[in-house]
Amino acid sequence: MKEVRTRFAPSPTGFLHVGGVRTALFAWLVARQNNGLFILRIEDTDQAREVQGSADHIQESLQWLGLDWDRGPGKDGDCGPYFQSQRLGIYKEWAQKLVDKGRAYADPYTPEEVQAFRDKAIAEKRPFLFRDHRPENPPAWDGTKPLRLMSEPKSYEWHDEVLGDLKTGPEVVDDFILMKSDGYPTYNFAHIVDDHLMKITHVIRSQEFLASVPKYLNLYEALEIERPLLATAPFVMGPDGKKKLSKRDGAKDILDYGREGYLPDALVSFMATLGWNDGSEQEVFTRDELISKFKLDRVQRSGAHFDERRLLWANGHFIRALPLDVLFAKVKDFWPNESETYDDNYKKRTLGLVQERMKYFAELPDLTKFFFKDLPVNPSLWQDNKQLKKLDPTEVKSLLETAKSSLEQSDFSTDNLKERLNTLLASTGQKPAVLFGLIRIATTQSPASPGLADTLAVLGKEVSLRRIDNMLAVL
RNA sequence: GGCCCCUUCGUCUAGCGGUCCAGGAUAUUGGGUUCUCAUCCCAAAGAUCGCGGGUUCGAAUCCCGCAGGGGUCACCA
Repeated sequence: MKEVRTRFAPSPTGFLHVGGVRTALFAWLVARQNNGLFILRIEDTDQAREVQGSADHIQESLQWLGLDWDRGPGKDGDCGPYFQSQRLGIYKEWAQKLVDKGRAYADPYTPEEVQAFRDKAIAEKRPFLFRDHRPENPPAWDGTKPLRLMSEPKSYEWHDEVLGDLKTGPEVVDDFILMKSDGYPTYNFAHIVDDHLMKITHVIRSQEFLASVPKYLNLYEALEIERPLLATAPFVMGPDGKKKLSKRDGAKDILDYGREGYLPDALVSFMATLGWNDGSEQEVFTRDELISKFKLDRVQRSGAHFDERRLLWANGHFIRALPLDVLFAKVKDFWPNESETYDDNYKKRTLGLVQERMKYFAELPDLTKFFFKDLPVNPSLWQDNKQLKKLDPTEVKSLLETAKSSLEQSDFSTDNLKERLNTLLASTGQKPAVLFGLIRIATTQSPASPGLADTLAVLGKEVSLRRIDNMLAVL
């Protein structure tokens, strides 16, 4: 059987966002599940739009997600180089083949003249076709004029791995530009040549290219090369709009998710299920599950809105599933500054308490800050508390003093603390909401914390009692 | 405007002629887990399956129209 090869072919015009990365993920999954090759090719044929550093940025993004490539920058092999700007000779050679066969010709018009043709077509509400203006005696192609395909308009029927059987009439096949006047190929030409030379078996790309497929089919024939399987991924759409996700309306750099403490596995599972499912009720997938279960023909045909709340849920799910030691290693850059003086064991204990509360790592400082420093006493915490505001200040004070004297006798093990808190509940006759709420506020100066006994056990006797005293001082 | 793609709860989706007066997840709301937040569990609410015709004993599912949305018609990818 033929070796499966897929590719991701971004142009280095900026960062990668969820929309683009999902297409890469689909291609990567197809390669991995077939023990094939995943190739990264940088399509830098537009010098004007190229953004410095973005090729590196794109590679970093894929690496962070764990979408490793077998051929591409830094991974030589049988079909490099992998920057199109380093393959100009190849395109020229293939272009010349078409010229020699009479299947390509130099475009003699100025851009202004072509634009005039186009304007006329638009004014007449017709689609613009360059082949209506094919010159009778085109000049020889010397590389300074655009080179166009001499198309052979005809109807096409083809199969798309996602969309099924498709067909169009000859009206969409046109003499598109193969080589620009700056000597660079167009995407339309370069990707066909490269996919062929790199032996790509599955071309997986997003919807905006669908309308161009008949042109590509025409070019495959002109070049006399076999066409690969074609698959069209639907758009990932913005959260509210009807348009595809774009940098303009706030799509985030995929690396920002890393910076905020999202897990690559969560992103991968989430992106895969944005437009794909295995037909079961499974909502979350490991990487290996995706590799074995992913099928192009189960990819959704319609676009899917990108809802970050669902990603948030998925990320929390993956965080909770992590063994504590693994999670601990992953959050090492997210601790609050005050934690520096604390040892790993202490940090690990606090992490264990907030693990199920954390949706992404950037929340860690907020969730844990009171474990590392005394927060200023904040009267509004008990004055505005639903339960505690019913008590008058002297009651609050005496209740806290009672609690303190009991806790003073505790060894601050979780078990002992639980026992004492229960005893206090009975002896004071207070509801847990009142008593526990008060002790929580005194010891954390925060409206919310992990379970009280657990929290006190981690804080320890000295810190807990000190904080209670701090609060008593202002009551 | 031509051509092409799409259309099930707010969102992601299951569904491929009967078991669907449409299932799951998320989000929302309520309840439970001795307290808060979270987790977990339970429950509620939420889709006249874009609309109209057909075919059929029976249609979200098949056929035909229509509408709406999107893409494309670049020396951008």
